[in-house]
Amino acid sequence: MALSHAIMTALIDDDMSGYELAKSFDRSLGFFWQASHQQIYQDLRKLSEKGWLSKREVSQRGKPNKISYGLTMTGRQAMADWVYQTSKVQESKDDLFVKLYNLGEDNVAHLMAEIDQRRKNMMQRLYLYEKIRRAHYGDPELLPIRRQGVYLALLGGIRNGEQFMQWCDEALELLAKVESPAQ
Amino acid sequence: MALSHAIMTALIDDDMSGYELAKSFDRSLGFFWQASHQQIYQDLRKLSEKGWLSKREVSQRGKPNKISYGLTMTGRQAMADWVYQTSKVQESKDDLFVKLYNLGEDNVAHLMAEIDQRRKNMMQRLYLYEKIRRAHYGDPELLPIRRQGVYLALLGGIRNGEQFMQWCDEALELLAKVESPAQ
DNA sequence: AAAAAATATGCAAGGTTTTGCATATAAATA
DNA sequence: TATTTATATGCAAAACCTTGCATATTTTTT
Repeated sequence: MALSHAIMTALIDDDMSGYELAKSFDRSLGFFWQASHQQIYQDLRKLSEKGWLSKREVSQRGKPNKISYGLTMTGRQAMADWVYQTSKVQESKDDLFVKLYNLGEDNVAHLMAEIDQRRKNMMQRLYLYEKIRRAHYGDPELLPIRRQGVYLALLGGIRNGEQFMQWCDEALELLAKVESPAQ
Repeated sequence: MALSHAIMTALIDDDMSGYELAKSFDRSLGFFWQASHQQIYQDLRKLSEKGWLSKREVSQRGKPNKISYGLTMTGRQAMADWVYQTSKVQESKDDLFVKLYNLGEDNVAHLMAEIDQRRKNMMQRLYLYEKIRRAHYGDPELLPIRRQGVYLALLGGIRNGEQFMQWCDEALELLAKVESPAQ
């Protein structure tokens, strides 16, 4: 159910087509909820059948026509209700940690490389987060309330990213000793 | 596919039944990969059909018989191969952050309560992590290599938890100002 | 003594997600 | 000019996960 809510959240301010949603999920909200275009298109159909979204075909020049979706009153109400439902505690799922349970002399180099790659990816992500923060969330207390919520999500991403990079460093340090032990 | 690998990882040292696996997933490995008993039983069947696990019925006194599963040579090889496969980057999915995008005057109190609850849950989790750490991972460099991997996963959980609690505090602080603005 | 919890496994149905394919136009690049 | 990239949507099958039910025994609690 939660992808539906992420989609509807993305439509709070602006109507969007499935294609536009899929792209916007690569930025902003997609930092906290990811989905492929197939998932999005399927969900959009279900949500408009349910009456939570309205659709409207938009003619375009030089591009294929698109179908733009927007929240209905029912949809907005459903979102308002959803926020009050206590969501079950988050399960984290990460291959990397399961792989670490399989650490051995043979694969330590590979795991170090994988951690290093994750670190690089996270650094890029953090760079993007900080750019967004500087551009739009300089003084969070002055923002309208909903934007403050978005800011807190962004801050969560930033804090989490910083922590992950620190962990990568600690892990690489320990694994380096494992790989070539100093006598 | 990754649940299979988590299950097989749990079976590296000891054979286990589905029931025992489900319980051990509530501790240790389950911190990084969660699964219900139905999922586990279904996966165990598939994995033994594939030849990655062997099964053996164990008679017990005072309890129903159990079916104990263990890694086959093929299974161990499949795991060794899997560690070398670069896993795709982790997608985070968290309702709470999506909900924050819907922050408003009406639901700020509820969201604060939800964050507070998450903070409490995480504190308990951290307490457990630290207990395990003190009991089994006092001096990580002296551990056998595979245990060092497990330690790093645990450390990841600890660092992540500490960071999350800090974020909760920051979030609650900002939201408190939103709820009752000081003039 | 009765009820609940722990041990132990599983089916069936439904829902969600992934993977692979398919289509079509226009702009940009090689 | 031919290929690739971007725009735009979707079907179908398979894989995976969740929910609800079902069973059976023993130990613990009320």
